[in-house]
Amino acid sequence: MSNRYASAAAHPGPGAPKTARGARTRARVLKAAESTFGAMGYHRAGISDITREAGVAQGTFYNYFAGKEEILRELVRDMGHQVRARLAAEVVGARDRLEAEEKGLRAFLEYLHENPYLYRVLQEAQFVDESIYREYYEAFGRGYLRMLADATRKGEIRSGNNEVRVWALMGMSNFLGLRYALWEGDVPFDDVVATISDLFRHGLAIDGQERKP
Amino acid sequence: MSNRYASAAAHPGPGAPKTARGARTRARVLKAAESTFGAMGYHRAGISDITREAGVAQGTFYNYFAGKEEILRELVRDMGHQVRARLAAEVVGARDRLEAEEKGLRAFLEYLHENPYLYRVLQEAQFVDESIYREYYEAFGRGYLRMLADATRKGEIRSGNNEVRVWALMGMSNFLGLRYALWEGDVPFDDVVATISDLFRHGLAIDGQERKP
DNA sequence: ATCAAACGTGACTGAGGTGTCATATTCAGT
DNA sequence: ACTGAATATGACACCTCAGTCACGTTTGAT
Repeated sequence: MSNRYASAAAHPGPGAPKTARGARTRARVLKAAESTFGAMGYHRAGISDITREAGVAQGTFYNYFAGKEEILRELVRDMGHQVRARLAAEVVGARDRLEAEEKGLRAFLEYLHENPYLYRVLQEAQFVDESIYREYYEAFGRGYLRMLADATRKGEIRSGNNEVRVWALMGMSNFLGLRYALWEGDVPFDDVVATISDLFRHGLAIDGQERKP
Repeated sequence: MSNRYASAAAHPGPGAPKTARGARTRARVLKAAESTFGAMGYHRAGISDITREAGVAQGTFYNYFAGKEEILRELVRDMGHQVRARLAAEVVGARDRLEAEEKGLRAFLEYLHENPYLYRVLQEAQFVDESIYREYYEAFGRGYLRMLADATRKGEIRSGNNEVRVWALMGMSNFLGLRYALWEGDVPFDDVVATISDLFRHGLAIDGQERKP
């Protein structure tokens, strides 16, 4: 597909577009919503900001979306697909789970750096409608969990509560992304990835010490 | 102190209170803001919701705070002190860094479970004024970094980029807290802590394997 | 007891922004 | 070319809410 927003036409709004022109317009509005929400934030952004950015009249907005909240929902879904597809693509060819984690973390940092709006839109969505946000991370987590389970079966990683691990890993990526991909680029992604890779390979402890030696 | 909001009187508003009554009122408004923001969210909450909750008139609000944003700032500062104090207290007596991490994570999960408003207020603050949010995590991170540096010096943990580690650890706690302390209690904190402890002691890899054996 | 400063009140207003609607234009099938 | 459906328009009605203000009440120092 030539336009990453085109698939959105599949989700019915107050009236799903029925002509090519309609689909184009809807896509333009959705794209404008991404940059407007991303730049101004969901609450500061008005519908008129979105439609101005899209180059359409205010009324047009309501031909395709029930309101501000619905377009946000649409956007989060769309962005979720994007990230997952990107990460999945970057991770193929990894020889084991640990290498996949490295590649995945680096890809995530790069993606966030290129698409800084993702973070803002997603995190703000959390307080507009929690279910959008949960849906995103639960979808993400399900895929992640499958991979960890595979790796456990193959003996690539220690056995343990993989669900808890998934949430820990997502949290790590999230904060590292915020700090090093969005806020300040004072540490190269390679260093970040190397540090986390070391954590995965050896833990924090000196040589796997136990509490009671 | 008998009232956890009393210290807030130290921060000057449009007019810092000059009588005991004024200090009490200001504290009541700040407390009401916490529960109102926590329950309704920053944007949905109106000043009138806060003052109603506090049992004062709308005008009273502006005797102590310049506006909605300023009271949020105050609140985040106050809450930051609370958490750090609590975690510091829970962690004393740990025999090494790894034990401290365990105690700290458990304490954080418990704190979040008892004070669910912290999460919401803090995360929403991020999009109202990013500097409030950065200030919180940077303060938190500075303390954390000191402890990791100490632990490195004592030979309790592997050497590595402790700053990156700090952000990774904060991210983990944040997401684990959201998932297991706020959303669903389907996994006991003990299991969460044990899983993360295992990660710190041994990593994810089977027995510290290297990529090229 | 007195008084000036501090505090408390709540109705009001003005800005900002969502969603509507009557009307105009474009599309696509015949 | 013709025509009904789909789409686009933008002015406007309506509402929410932050912040103000003039006036009444309480405090605490002398």
